[in-house]
Amino acid sequence: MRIATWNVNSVKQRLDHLLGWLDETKPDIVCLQEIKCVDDAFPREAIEAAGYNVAVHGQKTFNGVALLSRRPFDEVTPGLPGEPEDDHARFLEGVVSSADGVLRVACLYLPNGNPVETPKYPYKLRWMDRLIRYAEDRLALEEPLVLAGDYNVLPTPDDVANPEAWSNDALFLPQTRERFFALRALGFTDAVRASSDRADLYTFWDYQAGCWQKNMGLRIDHLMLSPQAADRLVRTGIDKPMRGREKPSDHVPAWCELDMQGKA
DNA sequence: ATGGCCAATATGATTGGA
Repeated sequence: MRIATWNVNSVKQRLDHLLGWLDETKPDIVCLQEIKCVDDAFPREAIEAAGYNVAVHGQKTFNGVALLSRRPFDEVTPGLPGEPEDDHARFLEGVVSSADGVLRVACLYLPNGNPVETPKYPYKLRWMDRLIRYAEDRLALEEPLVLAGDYNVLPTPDDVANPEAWSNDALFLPQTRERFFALRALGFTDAVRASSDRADLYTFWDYQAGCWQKNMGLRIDHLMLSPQAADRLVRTGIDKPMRGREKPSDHVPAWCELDMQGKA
């Protein structure tokens, strides 16, 4: 069972890349972020034709998330609880099941939070607090659960090429990282980091300033596994070559494989 | 030379991203 997350930076601009990547890597479940379209504008037919069920939580212009699954969804729930007036489309939970049991996946697009002196940073921190409460609630189910998406969080200095330049950034401030660590302390495993302690496992390279050419990247897209999911973790990967294609997203897919037939 | 991009919008400049 391969579960992938990818911030595509407009699903319409990236549809050819997405379809090619689905065909090449055959993920079972995909979490997409920044689809940047309303539900009706999502290229549902093309993705269904590739063999996927589609669930979309979109909005006009910005944000927007979607879940793709080879197996049908038992349930799909948009929105992160805890702040009813929050109208950003940043969270979508889906449940799929098979003879091997149930798997719950949350697709999330955590707010960037910059500039930090604006309301955007408190919004990010509140959103992280809500995510922690949601995760704590779901842990009680004792299910395999994957919280996958663009976290806009640099967990450690190993996750950025030049950490000193990011010390005052919303992605790397202590209050941001503390909340990521609080999520982990609940019992979640950072799947990619559990598989490797390499310092250049980047998932994002800015379009500007030749960041890709200089490999000045960030590791900000994460798959966090509940204990029941972590017990089944087989391997992880980052599809770095996607960043070198024509007209790429600034993020690349990150993924993990779970052995749902038994504990690894 | 210390900057360099990209996507969406009733667009031709502005906003958001990270």
